[in-house]
Amino acid sequence: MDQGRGAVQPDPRHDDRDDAEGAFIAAYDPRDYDPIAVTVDVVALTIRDGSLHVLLVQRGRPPFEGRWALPGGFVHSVRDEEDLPDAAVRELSEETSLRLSGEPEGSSEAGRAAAPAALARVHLEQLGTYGAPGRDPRMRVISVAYLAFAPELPDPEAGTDANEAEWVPVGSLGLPDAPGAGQRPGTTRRLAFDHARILADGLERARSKLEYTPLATAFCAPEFTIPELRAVYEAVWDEELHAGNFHRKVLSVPGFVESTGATTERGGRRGGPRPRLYRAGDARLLHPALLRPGREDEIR
Amino acid sequence: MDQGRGAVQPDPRHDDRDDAEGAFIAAYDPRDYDPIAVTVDVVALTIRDGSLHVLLVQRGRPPFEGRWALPGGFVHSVRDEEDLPDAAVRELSEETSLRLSGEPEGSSEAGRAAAPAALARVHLEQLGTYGAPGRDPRMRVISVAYLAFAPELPDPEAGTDANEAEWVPVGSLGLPDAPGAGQRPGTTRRLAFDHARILADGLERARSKLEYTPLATAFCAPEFTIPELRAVYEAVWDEELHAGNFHRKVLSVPGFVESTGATTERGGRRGGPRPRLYRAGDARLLHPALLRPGREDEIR
DNA sequence: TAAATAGTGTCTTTGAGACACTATTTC
DNA sequence: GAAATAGTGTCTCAAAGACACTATTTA
Repeated sequence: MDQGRGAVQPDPRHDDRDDAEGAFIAAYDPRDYDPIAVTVDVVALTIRDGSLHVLLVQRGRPPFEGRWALPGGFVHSVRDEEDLPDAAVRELSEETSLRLSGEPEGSSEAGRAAAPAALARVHLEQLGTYGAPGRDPRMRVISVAYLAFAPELPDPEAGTDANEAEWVPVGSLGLPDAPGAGQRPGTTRRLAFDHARILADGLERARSKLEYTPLATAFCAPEFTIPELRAVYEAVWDEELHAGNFHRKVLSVPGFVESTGATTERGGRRGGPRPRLYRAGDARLLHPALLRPGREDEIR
Repeated sequence: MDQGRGAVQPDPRHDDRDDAEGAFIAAYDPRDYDPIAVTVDVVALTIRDGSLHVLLVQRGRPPFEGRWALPGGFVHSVRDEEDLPDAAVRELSEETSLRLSGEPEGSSEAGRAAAPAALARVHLEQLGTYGAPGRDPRMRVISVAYLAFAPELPDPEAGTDANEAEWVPVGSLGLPDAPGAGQRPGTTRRLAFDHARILADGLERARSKLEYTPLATAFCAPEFTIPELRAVYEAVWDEELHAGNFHRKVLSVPGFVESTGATTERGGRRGGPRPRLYRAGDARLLHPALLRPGREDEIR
């Protein structure tokens, strides 16, 4: 352990430390720690046209100029000290025209954080940190990846450092374990850095989270129908679900959804009765969980 | 996104990048990224005397001198570029006398990694990253936390920067949601930095992992009995489990354990037949899972 | 011999999934 | 009217948990 070495910029906001802080300032040696660039990258997912999309930006600068990448960038620490989830929200709005007002609420700092904004209620949680030497050709960069679930949002506009920003169907990316994997690999848009791995990890996290949390509602409007919720599960899991059993199951899980008493104005575009409207309930975990069907093989 | 700025130390190991790498070197501006110190901290868990213990070190330097903390320290990036899991293993062995030879195997970089060494087979996985401004009074420090599951190990010796290193029962720490919470809070050993939060997150992760992965076997010797495995669950969950039902359940999950055909030499110290010996099976997920009993309340 | 424990049998309840069916809406 | 969909009823099978019971070992 060498967190005990050196002192620079003692932070006046820190109010839970021992005294005798001044003593070790003299012992500070900058070579004792290695400065490393820290970035955040965001896997932002949404449902469009019934399939799962991820927000990608086309890089406007080297390295990987012209290649597509996850939105992200360096964490600010000198000019303004920002928290990691704040940096993720900032990058998400900087890179695109998406405005995500409202501050993230986080119980556990490394855990989930939700941004219940006026316009967009986006769920944000930490995905993992990627720091292998060589993952950035320029220098040692450690990237803290965040995962965002968003309801359907407008088309993004490119940010300052990106040529373009776009919602891209994840099935078109030819990822190893992606829901829509298995199509012509020639069409594959190869992502910059190790972003294909980060995206794959984010997708697996999203699929898993839908099993035991009510986060599928984060992909929906504030009021939604059970069939809309089912479409979210089908898009993320890339599985067709039995409408009747899904309906009964959702209503049987305490706190998953609560009824508004209303129905939609119109039935489905190809017929059918008008479905009822629901809001997200107060459950934080689904009990019992909604398990993905047919995973007996992926277990070994 | 500003990962497109600047270039320093282009890494020759990186073989999957665009050409025209030279062009942007001239555009490098060190002020475009903010150097941040990166540390790793390890929540190392083991079972001793039937209860869950965590490895703590007593800090030998300010800040928080004399306080207990998770083992950890700065990631090396200048003198030798090390990967994050390597840094976690190094800190774990540096801080204590524990020798963890063998290199971590990791499928997903941000995911789990196991160190199947000769002496100690330790499971290592990334827990999360903690980077709030002010969490270290000296400077901006971002800590990547790792979670380790170890079988019973010898008492550690203190490392260079620590006064002491010790396996501490987690129940004695008075954590908000710890298994052994609820005892006199005056005895609480307050941890340095935000390590109480990191430890609490690690404990919750461990409890959850035991539900749907076979990682309880990582706390056991290579050959173990079902009652020993049950003791692991009882220690981590702080719940008494029904011996008969647990036994049948473990054997019914495909790939959880496999029989060695042998039994122990002696029965329990207070009587009973000699239990059979098992090895860890080849399952990576438990299906169906072993769910913690009585969690209906923690769901909202 | 008494007490403790390993391991199995059995019953009940819950839940998942297959299937059928009715009612409602759109084209 | 035809087709599609929302929502419910019902049946079967798997699994969790409660409880009982036997066999084996230690003190």
